[in-house]
Amino acid sequence: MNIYDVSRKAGVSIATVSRVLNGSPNVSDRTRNLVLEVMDELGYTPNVFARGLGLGTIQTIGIMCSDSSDPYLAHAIYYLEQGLRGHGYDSILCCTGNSLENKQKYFNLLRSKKVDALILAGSKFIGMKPQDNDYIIEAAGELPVMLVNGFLEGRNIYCTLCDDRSATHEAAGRLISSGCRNILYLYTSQSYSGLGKLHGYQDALSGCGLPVREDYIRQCPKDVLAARDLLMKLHDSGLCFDAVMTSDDTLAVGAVKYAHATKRSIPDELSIIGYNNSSYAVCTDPELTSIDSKIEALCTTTINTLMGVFNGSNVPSRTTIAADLIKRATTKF
Amino acid sequence: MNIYDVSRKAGVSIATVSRVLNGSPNVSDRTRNLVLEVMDELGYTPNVFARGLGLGTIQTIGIMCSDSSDPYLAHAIYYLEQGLRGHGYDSILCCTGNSLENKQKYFNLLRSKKVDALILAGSKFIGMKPQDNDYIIEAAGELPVMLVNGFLEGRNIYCTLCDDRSATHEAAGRLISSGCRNILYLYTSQSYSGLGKLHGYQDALSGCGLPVREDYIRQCPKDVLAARDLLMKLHDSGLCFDAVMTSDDTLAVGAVKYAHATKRSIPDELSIIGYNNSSYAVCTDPELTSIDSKIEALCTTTINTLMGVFNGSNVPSRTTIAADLIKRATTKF
DNA sequence: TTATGAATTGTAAGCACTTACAAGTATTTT
DNA sequence: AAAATACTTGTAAGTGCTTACAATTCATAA
Repeated sequence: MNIYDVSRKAGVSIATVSRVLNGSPNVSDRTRNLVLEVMDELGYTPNVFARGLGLGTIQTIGIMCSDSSDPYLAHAIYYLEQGLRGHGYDSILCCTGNSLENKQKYFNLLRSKKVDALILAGSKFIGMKPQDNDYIIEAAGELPVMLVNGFLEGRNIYCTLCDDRSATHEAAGRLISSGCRNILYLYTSQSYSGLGKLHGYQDALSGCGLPVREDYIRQCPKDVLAARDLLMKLHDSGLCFDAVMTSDDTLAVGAVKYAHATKRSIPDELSIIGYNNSSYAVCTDPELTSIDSKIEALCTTTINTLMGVFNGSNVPSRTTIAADLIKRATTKF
Repeated sequence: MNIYDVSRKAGVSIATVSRVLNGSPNVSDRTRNLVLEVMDELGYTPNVFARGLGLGTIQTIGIMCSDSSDPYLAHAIYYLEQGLRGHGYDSILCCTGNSLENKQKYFNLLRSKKVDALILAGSKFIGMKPQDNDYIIEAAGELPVMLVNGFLEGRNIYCTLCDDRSATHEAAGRLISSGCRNILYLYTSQSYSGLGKLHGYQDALSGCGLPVREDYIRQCPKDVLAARDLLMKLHDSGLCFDAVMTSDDTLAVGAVKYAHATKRSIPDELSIIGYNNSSYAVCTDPELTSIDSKIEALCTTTINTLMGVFNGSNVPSRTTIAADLIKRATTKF
């Protein structure tokens, strides 16, 4: 079943069939309808490969992420996939882990599949060492590269970012206003967005004349129990803190567990603020105050920008979206 | 840059280049190496579309799931994607929601992309009404269909299942042995695996001579707060229960919150068992006893079976994997 | 050395589509 | 009614690869 079958049955040439397939205006309504009918009757579907060969590309976008099972990225993938499909694009997903080698390998793979653009989801995608990002710059030489919650400057690179820095700035400010003086900051990784969050926290402290102490800023694996244990250790070591801010809800859940274990009351003795406003936020008692990083908005904006790029609109290479502070019960405000 | 460039530079015919591309044995080592070198020098990557046109297919598998942001499915997708890639296959992901219309539409889309097989992830994929599954039977007429944690009989349909029934049977039995007599069962949906879980629970009760009471079996949206609220309502209505089993950890977290809200102690006054042993399980205090449904094993088995189908091995159309009861702190045993 | 078969390589015909260009038809203008 | 123009349609040449079959080369046995 191919284009010839349709053309034969409709009594037209394959060129005409191809034209209606591609929505060309150079077909009379009569023939168009005729061909459409025949296609329907025959249940004809054009062969993607032949189409791709002829057109040099097919409507698909490559999505790369470090780990699709991470809740944050899982949501991103969901919104991206749905959004792209809404615009008539398919997506190919590649999970790279954090290995640079994989990233390059999968980039080549996607390139060989002639994807029309690359979407890199998650701040983990941008390495801290500039040379780790060379492959992205290189990729951008061939096709548009969209970063979801990551930042990198370069031609043909478009970033959609959450204003993490303002968000943690505001959140920390609220903690301070509500009486907290020793705010611990826990983060999972040194990504671009991770740094932004940290800076916001630091901004707030120095803005209020509080000292920014290195031992109040701690890295921790993205794991509930690891966070709890780290806090227990800090507690035992005599460090005083009356609030914990985290770069991820996972760590904040660990903080709640720490408070339970040490019988510190939340929020009276310990305030806690998470990040991402994920489904973890309502799992704890009391429920987590958390910063909503607007993943859905990030994804839809990314896709809109991409569509803009495709049809030659003048789109900004960088869009920032404001985060929301979702107040629940682990803070006094 | 195409196969002609390579053939010209290597001084061989395009057929020879194609042969080394496809690992044909009918090439002398000398020429093979020569061609390989030239390819490398030129940075040549074969055109997927031309390849697909010639071969009629390309190494890709269609994955369908209802919602890739669901943690359980997100993990499934991760393991499937990684596993397939390990066997040299790409995947195309389609999230269908629960609309039958979407399922059919996306099936057609995947078919038009000439995928080599279809993997349907999640028990939600199998409708309770037989006619809702017709499209799967139809799909299986054209290509192998793999069900991950779903069951449907039919030619060319292969199921990998978790033995949910035995798992809940054992778990409920443990609860009974530990003194529970009024075990509530909360489930999210009436899927095949959902029914299996429920039956295991019922098996255990009747096996121990306990009555199976309809009002102890409740459906609840997959949502922490909805579960908590349902339990509060049941509590207020005077229903007595000393244990809660759920078809998903989400609901079990809600049960923990219910216990906190009503100051019932866990596990002394209330035992709780979740399902899936997800990351939620360690979020609560105390941590959830949960049934591990072995999603990774399910996925790798699915892929191994599929590879078996591809190379004509005699593979079972149904594989069952035993679940694990992970004991934590919400049960007395 | 020559015949024989095996191993290697090349030629050319697909695969199913797109599209530039040519050709044909309908419509408008003069 | 003829000429000019616009609209439709068809022809045929790509697009880059695979592979059956033919041709060539090579190694082995007679």
